[in-house]
Amino acid sequence: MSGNGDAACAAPQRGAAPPFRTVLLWFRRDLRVSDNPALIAAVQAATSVVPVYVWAPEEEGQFQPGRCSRWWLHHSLKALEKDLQALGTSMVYRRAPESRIALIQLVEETGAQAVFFNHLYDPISLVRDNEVKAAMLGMNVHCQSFNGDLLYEPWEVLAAGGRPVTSFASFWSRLQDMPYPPPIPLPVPAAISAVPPEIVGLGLDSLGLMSPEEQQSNQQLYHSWTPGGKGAHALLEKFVADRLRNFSKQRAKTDRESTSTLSPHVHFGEISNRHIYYVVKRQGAKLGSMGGEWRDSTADFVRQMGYREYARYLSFHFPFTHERALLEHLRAAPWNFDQRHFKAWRQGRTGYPLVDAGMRQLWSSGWLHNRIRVVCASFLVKHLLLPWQWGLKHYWDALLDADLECAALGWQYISGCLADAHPFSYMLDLKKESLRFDPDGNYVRRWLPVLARMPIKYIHRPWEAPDHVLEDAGVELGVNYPYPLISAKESEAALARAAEIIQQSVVSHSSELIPFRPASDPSALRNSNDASAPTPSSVDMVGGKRRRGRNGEAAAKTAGAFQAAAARARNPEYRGYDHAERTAHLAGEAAQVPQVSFAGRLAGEDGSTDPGLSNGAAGGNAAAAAACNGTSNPCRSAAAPGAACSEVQRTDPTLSDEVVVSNNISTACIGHGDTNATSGAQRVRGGAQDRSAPGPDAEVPSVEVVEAVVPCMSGDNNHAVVPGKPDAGSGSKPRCL
DNA sequence: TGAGGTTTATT
DNA sequence: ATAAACCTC
Repeated sequence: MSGNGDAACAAPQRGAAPPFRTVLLWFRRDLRVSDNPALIAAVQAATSVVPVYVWAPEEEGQFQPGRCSRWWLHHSLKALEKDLQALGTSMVYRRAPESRIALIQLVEETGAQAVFFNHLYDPISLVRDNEVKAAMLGMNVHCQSFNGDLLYEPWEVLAAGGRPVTSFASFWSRLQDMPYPPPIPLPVPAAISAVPPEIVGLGLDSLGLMSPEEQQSNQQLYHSWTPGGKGAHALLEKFVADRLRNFSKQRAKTDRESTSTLSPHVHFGEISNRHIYYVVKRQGAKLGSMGGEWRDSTADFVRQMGYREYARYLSFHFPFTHERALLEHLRAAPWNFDQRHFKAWRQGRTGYPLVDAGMRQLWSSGWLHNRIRVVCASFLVKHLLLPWQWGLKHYWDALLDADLECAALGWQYISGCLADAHPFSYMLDLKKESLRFDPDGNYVRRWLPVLARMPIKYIHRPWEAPDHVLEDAGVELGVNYPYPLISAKESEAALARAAEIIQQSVVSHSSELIPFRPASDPSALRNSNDASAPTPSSVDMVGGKRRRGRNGEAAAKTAGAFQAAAARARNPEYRGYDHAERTAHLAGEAAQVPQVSFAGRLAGEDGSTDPGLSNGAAGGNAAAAAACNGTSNPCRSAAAPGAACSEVQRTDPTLSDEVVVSNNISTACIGHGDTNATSGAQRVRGGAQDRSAPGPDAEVPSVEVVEAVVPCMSGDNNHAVVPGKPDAGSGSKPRCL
C-alpha cells in the first residue's frame, strides 16, 4: 500500500464523525472524479465538500494558456461539472488575480477547516501552491495535498546521495525497479454532499475561457475532440483495442491514427495516467505471449508515458528548465535573433514543405504529431539558430495539449541541452525525415494545398523542380510558395560555426564557470534540502495541528520536498548545483549581457501577401496594425505603458512590413510577460491566437532569453549581431536561392 | 553462422 | 555522438 493508499489516513474511523465539517476541494489539472486522491480524501474527511475551480491566469505570467488550451479547459470543466452533478454536488467557480486570494475568501465564506488538492510540478505551481499553504497555515487551516498525477513522486526516485538523476535512462530503470507499484487507481466516490446554497460562484461561461471572437476558430475543434473524462476513457478504449498492438511499428506515421491522442486529456487530468498505465500494462501482460508486437508496443507506450513522468521530475528538481538550459553550455549559443525568420517559421513560410505543413497544422488545428513537432522544433533551433525559448512559447500558445513540463523537456532535448540528447551540433536530416514521415507527400498536400499538385519527386524540395514541373503544378516560387529561407548548406555551416563558439566557451569557462555536464557534478543540489525526503507518500500536511498520525513524518518530509522545490523555483540563480561560488563571475558576465527579448510586430501581411496561407486573415489584421500604429501598443509595462516600442519602430521595405525591434525591450516588456496586441484582459479571453483577428504573425511571444551571452538586436538593420559570425546579417533579407 | 556495415533512436 | 537493432555476405 503506497501512494493513494495513504489518503486513507485522512479517513475517519468507521462510525466516527469526519474530522472536518467543511473541506475545500481545489481542482486544477485533475479534472476528474475517478482516481482522484484529493477528492476521495475530502469525501472521507469532511461532512461537507466544496469543489472549487479558480481561474487566475495572470499568475501564470507569460504562460497563460492559449486559445485551444482554453477551449479545452472550458469543455473539460463543463464535463466535470456534469460528473459532479451526477454525484450530487456542483462546482464553485471563482475568478481572481491569484488563486490564493480566492481560496482565502472561500475559506472565510464557507468556514472550511481544510483545503485538499492534488500536486502540480511546474515551476509556477510549485511557488503558488507553497504560498497557498503558507496562507492556510496562517489562517490555521489544514492543507493537504496528494499525488494525483504521477506513478511516483519526484523525490521517490533518486540517485545515490539523494540527488536527482539527470538522464532518462537511469530515471526509467529506477522507476521500473521500484520496490512497490504505482498507486492503484481509486474509485469514483459514491456520492458527494451538495454545496451549501449560500456559497455562490460564477457560471462557467462568465469565466471567459472562450471569447466570442474565438468561436469561429474553435468550431473545427468540436469535430476532432471530446474533452472530458468520458471522451478520454472512450479514446483510451478505442486506442487499446485498435491501435496499441501496432503502436511500436506505427507511431512514426504522421497521420493522426497512429498515436493515442490522449495528451490533452492527460494534461488536464481528465483521465489518470495511472489508470492508463495499468490498462496498458494489463493488456501487455495478457497478450504479450501472443506476439512480440504486443510486448514491444505496450513497453513502448508506457515509455512514452515515462517521458511525461520524467518531464515533471525534471521540472520539480530543476524548476527553471522552461526558460534556461539544463546544461549551461548553451549560454554561449550565438542565436540569430531574426524576427523575419521567426515569423516565417510561425506562419509556415520557411520554404521547407514538411516544416511549413507542420507549422500550419499546428496553427490551424492546435495539434501536431510528435514527430512533426520534433521536425519543426529542430528546424527552428538548428536551421534558423533561433532560441528554443521562442519556439517553446509559440508551441505553448498554439498547442491544444500545451504542457509546460513536457515542452521544457522536449525543447531542451531538441536543442541539445540535456545530458542524454543529441549534441547541439547535430542537425536533423530534413530530406530523410520527409521521406520517412511523409513518403507520398500526402501530409504536405493536406496542409499546404498550394503544393497539392506537385509530383512526389519534388514535393519536399520544390526549389529543385524544373520550371515546367512547377508550372504544371501551379506553383510560383517566391509568389505562392516561398523559396527556402536558408539553404541546407548555409544552415549547416552556420550551425557548425555556432557549435564551435559554444565549444570554445565551454573550454574556456568550464573550469571555473560551466560544468558541461552538471549531471555528474558531485556538488549538484548541495543547496537543496530535499535530499532527505525519499519516503514514499502522497500525503502532504502543512499547518495541520490536527492529524499527525502515523503518516505525519512522511507527510512532513513531502512538505519539505515541496518547500525546497518552491524555493528552487523562486531562486533565479538556481542551476541545479551549488551556485554561490560562481555568482560573482556570473554577475560580471551579466553586466555585459543585455537581456534579449523581442517584441516584433508585423502588420498587414498574412493572407494578403501569402495566398498560400489559408489560415491567414487576409487584410483583416486590424488589431495587429493598430498595435503598430500606436493605437494600442504591443509593448506594455505596468510602469510605462507603451514606452518601449515607439522609439525603435522600423519599416523594412523588403517585406512591406513594419518591424518593431528593440535592444532593451526586455526591461519594458518582460516583467509584464505579455506583449500581445490586445490588452491583458482581452488576451486572457484569448486575443492570443484568435484567427478571426490576428494570425500567427500577430502572436508575439515574449520570451526572456536569459542565457544568451552577447547577441542583441540591432536597431539599425534589424538583424542579430553575432560576434564571431562573419556574415551576421545574412539572415536579414528574404532569401531567394 | 558471425563479422562487419547500415539504419534507427535517443526527450 | 553513440549504442542498439538490423542488414548482408
